[in-house]
Amino acid sequence: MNKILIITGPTATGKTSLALKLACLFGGEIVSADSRQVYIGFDIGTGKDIPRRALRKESPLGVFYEIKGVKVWGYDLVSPKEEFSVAQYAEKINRIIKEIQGRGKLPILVGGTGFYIKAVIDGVATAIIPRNPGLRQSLADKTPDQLFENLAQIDASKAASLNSSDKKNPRRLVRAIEVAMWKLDNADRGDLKTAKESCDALFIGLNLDNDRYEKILRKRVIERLRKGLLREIKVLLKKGVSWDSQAMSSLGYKQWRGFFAKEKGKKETIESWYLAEKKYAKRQITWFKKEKRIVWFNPESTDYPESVEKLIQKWYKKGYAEKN
RNA sequence: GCUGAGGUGGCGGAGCGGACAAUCGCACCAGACUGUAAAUCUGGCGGUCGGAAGACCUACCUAGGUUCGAAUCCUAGCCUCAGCA
Repeated sequence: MNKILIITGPTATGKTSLALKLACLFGGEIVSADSRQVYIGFDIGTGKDIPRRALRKESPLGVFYEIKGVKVWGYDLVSPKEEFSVAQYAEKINRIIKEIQGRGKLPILVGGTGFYIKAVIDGVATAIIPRNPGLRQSLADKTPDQLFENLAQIDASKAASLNSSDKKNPRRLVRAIEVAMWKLDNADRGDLKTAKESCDALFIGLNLDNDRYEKILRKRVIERLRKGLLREIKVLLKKGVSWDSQAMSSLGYKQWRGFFAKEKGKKETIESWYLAEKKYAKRQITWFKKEKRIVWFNPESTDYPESVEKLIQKWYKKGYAEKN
C-alpha cells in the first residue's frame, strides 16, 4: 500500500528539522502542509527554512527546493496576489505525492495546517464546488442571521446541522450557501463522494509542554526579525502585494500593517504578533486533539528523536515485508 | 506647598443614587471547523453550590456619614498624575 508519513503539530515544535532528518534516514521527500508557505516571497515569516545555497528547481509538477539533498515540495505554489484554497492545495499535492511514491520514495507531509492535511489524506467531498464570486459579492453585506435564513431556504437540513458557532460565522454561511446552490444546479450529479484511494498513513505529532511555548515563541519572533522579515515585507509591498490580500493575513505580516502606516510602534507590534502566535498554537492544539490517528512526541524529552525513528522504522519496514 | 484631574475586575477603560457582580476592549480558559483555515467563528471569565434556571457570599483606594437604597452624594485620610511654585 502507498505509504505516507505525516509530521504535524502546533507551530514552533521543530517539525521541519525532524522531517529533514527523517527524509535522509528513510529516503523521503518533504511536502509542506502549510497554508502560508504556498505563497511566493513569503519566506522568513512563514518559516520556509531555505538555506542560501538551496537549489530551486522547476519540474512538471511545480517547483521544489533541494535542501541538504532532500527535495522539498509545496513551497511557492502561487503568487501572493492570488487567492488560494484547500482544494487547489490538495489537488496539486496529491499529484506530487503520487509521483514521489511512484519513484519509490517516501512522501513526508509536514506542517501545521490541519485542514490541509485532512484534505490530502481523507479528501474533501465538496472540493469540486468552485467559488462563486458573484454570489459572494451579493451576500457580502448580509448579517449572519440573514445568511442563515437564506441557507435554510435552500438547504434546510444543512442549516439545521450547523452548530451554534457556525450559525454565526458569515464566511462559513456564505460557503454553505454556495455549496447548496451548486447542488441545486447540479442535482443530476448525485451525491458528492470523496474519491480517495486509501493509503498507509502514519501520523506523528510534535507538541511541547504548555509552559514552554512562551519562551520559544518569543525567541522565534525575534529571530525572524533578525533574519530580515521587515525587509521581506517591504519587498512584497513594493511588488504590489496588498495588505488586504489573503497572503497578508498571515501571522507576522498582518501585524505590521499599523507599523508601516506609522500608527503603531515597533515594540507594540512585536508584542501583538507574539500573542497572535501563542493563540494560533492553541487553536492548532484544539484541532489536533480531535485527530486520534496522531502519535504524539515531545521534542524536549530525552528519548527524542530516537523514539520517533524507532516507530517509523517499524511502520516503514512493515510495508517492505508485505511487498516481498 | 498650591491648583486641577483621578483612584473600578489580571490590564486598559465605561458607569456617576436603584434595573450593577458592574457595558466594552485586551489578556486568559474552553470549543467549533469539509474550497479564505497563520483565516473565520462561538461560549466562559469575583467566590461557593447547580446541568441549567437560579441562590447565597465578598466586591468599585481606606474610614466614617447621608439615604429605604451608594461604585455613584458628603467628610476626612492615603495614593497617583498634570500644571504652578
